[in-house]
Amino acid sequence: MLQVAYIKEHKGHVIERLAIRNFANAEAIINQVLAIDENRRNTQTKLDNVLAESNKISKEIGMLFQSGERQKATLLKEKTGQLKAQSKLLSEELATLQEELDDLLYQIPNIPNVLVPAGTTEDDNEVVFKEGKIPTLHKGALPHWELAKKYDIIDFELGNKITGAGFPVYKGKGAKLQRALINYFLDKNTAAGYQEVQVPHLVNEASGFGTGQLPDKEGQMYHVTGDNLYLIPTAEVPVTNLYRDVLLKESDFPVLHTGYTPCFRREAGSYGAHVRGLNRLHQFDKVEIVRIEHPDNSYEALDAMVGHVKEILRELKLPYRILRLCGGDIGFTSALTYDFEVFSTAQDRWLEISSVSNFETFQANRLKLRFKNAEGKSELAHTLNGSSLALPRVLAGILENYQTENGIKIPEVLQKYTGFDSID
RNA sequence: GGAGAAAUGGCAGAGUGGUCGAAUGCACCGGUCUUGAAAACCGGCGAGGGUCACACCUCCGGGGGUUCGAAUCCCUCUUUCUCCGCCA
Repeated sequence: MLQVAYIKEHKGHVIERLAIRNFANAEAIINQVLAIDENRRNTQTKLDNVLAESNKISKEIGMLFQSGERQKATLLKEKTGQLKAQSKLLSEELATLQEELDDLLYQIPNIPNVLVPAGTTEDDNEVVFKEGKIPTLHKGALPHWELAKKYDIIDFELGNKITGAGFPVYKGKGAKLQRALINYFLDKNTAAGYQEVQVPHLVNEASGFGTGQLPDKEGQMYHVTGDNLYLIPTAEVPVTNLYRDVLLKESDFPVLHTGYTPCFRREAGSYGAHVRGLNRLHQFDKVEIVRIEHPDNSYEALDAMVGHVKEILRELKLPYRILRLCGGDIGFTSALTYDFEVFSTAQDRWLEISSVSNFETFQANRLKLRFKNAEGKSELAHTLNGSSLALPRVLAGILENYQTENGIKIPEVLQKYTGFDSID
């Protein structure tokens, strides 16, 4: 959520930048925000004055009672009725205005960073980096869902029986390989200074609100109605919310966390080859990195996160590329996002395996995540997060790129985690 | 799940209807003293709104109510603790 004060001071810039996102009616909404905010402040001032007056009278009554002048006090009491009615009216008005203001602010996405390219679809994303050799596969190489069946390491049918489509069952070396990846990722992240955390997989409304999934995107989350909780779509939600309503000291920066969680996504509406196998699931595992940074350092931090994910993919020897998401594809809450895609050789397409973003103060504003700056004033911190990494597609990438006629090789860095060097 | 107790500033902890945004201690920041440090002493020290700055307003777990006036009384929700039950 953007700050009204910021919108007020940088109105032109905000409208101009939001155009990059093809955000309709930006100017109209911004004007409306500013108008309501002014109204809100005026109403607040009026209310404050009424309250000040009645506070004053109350104190006088108190003093009169203490000095035994009961009659005078009773007289004064009568004066307060009108003030009460006024303050009730004004505070109702204020609450309505605040609600209207919030409703508008929830609709406004984050302001894209200057690096964000214009564009409308994923085709307009900018490829900023590419690395790794795309292997030449043997004749008759298979897509991962066929390999999964051939070597009996992932069972999609069983998952259908137990739950439904999009909930695979990993078996034997498939399960081991996945666990190995989780441990490897966590170890890499920990070595890079990210403190490991284990967090709840169900969150309350306030948490969903803090990171921006609520109020508008509840459709992407599974809702446990009996207890009004949501299954997390990503570890970002519980991990970032660890810092909801927190006032940090400058010396607390940087805050670095990593966590492994399953992720649950409803993702209605997709079908076909693009959702085959592990390409898109309702439940998948992911290791996440989260940072909370001083505003001056957040872009440096973003680069560091990108560098970190690069290193992991390099070690896994997977061909990948990095995209800078365009205005039409970048997430609602993000100011700048880099997507990592691994090349799925057997499917001949790129699969998104990581998304690294700087949210600047957009989440912090909702989270009330602040720090005391050098002048001793409270200032919103910057939040960032990234996947390092999303498991299923990394798994798909490994299965497909490492397949041979005699089986699937295990990337060297993983062998000490799996305890085997091939699946056959 | 049942019964009882509790929730106050970074922490501990007073405050049960009136100049209480809140005593006191610790922590923290600044100063005096000291070669330096510690100790001692002096001063400062919650958050949000509002203002050029003041004033002023709001906040004592959340929400609602009683009252001229609520940290204090009432209702409700949440959380924590103790006892019982159940359980990995």
